[in-house]
Amino acid sequence: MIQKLKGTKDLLPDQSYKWQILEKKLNKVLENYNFKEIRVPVFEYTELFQRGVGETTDVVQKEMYTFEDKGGRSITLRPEGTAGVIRAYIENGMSSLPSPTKLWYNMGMYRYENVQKGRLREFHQIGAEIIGTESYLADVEIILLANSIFDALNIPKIKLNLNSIGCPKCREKYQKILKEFIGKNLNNYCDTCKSRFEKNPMRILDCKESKCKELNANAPKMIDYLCDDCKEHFENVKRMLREFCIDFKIDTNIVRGLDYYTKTVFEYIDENTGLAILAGGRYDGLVNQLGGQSTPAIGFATGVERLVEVFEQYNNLDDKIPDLYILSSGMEENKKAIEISEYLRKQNHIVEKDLCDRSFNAQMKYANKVRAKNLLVIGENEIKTGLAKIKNMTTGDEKEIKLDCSQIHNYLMA
RNA sequence: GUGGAUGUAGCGUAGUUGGUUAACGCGUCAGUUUGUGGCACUGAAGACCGUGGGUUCGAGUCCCAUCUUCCACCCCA
Repeated sequence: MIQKLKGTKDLLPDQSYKWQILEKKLNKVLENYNFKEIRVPVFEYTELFQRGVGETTDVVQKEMYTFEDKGGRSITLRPEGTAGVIRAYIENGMSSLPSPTKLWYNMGMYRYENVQKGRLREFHQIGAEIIGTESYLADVEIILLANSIFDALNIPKIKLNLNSIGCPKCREKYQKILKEFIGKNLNNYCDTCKSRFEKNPMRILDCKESKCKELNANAPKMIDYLCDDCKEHFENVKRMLREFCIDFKIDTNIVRGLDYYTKTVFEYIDENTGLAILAGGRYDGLVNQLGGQSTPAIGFATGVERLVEVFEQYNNLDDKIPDLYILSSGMEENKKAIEISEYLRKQNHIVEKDLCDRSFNAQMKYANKVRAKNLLVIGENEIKTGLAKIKNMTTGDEKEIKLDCSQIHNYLMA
């Protein structure tokens, strides 16, 4: 027996139908906001993620599925969606499309990390990106879109946390001030924090060590050091969200683990699990970073596995069941069964029939197990007379009906 | 990468201080029932006891390693 790899999952029929319901609803919302789907390769040059996601991030440093292909290229399975989407945007000259360009995707992601609650090595993200506008209106739109998704899924208890991490300019200033603050007590911080001091001091604010937390309590906050431009942008976002009664909380601890983020960042947290279900932010520098013309953008991604779990908590999700099972035995009878089932399927009915040449009784039992709503029996007599009985499997009521495709269709519609 | 728990048919479990052909329930298939399902009854298939070593006359049971699953740290969706 060859088992599946760690952190992967088989999605079986008793679960996959839930995904289909969710995906349908999301597709509809995305369509209403006029986002268009994009699909990009599972693997890319490793360099794309190193440059896009950021050399110092955990995702790049220790979580990527990276290997050399037979042509000696270093390739990596995408750990997130945005880098590939932006690569495609640049490579295909999509900047000449009407701007802003609004894209969505639903793709598998791959991260080599240890498995635990809400975390897999292969997982799926549905994401949305607005490329080509720096206006706060895009930030508002992307948050409204996220909210609409939770509305469409009937998920009430979800918290929006918001922050601004500024642009490279104000961040540089802030980091100087932050380093001064931390530097005073650097010896008292934990070892990982010490190692982060030079490379990425903002991450020190994220540390969970209690002594570091204490030291950080009075640390200067990024949000207080935004430049005028970033500040105004953030104020506008907040003001417009309030206008539309969108609940949010400012969480100055949101830093985000991917380097490309700028200005607005946000996370939607599920209250029950404490997990981030949907998260994103602005990334005004990424297009340029990846070799395109400087183009501002913003987006989010939601983890489908996590989202489905919350979705089914608030909704009764039932799989589809057959409208009709056609029971038959004998060559002529089977032929009739095929004829009728093919017709009805083209009329959009879910129809099952015998595929095993099973006994009458076995077919009955099967029809019952697959929870067919109706049962049509075709035997010798029915072929002779052209009349058959159709039975409602829930009530047990039987009705005589002509062995005629359109008559049966009408019966099922009624 | 670190730490803890786990692993017996598809699923859920039993398996006594190591002792012959590993048991049960659900599910699957067939039959009782070529003309009406759910219920009931009968029967069948299905497990080299996660994998590989070791101890022993003998291992599902003890030891080691490894993998899986679950959880925590880190980080993230």
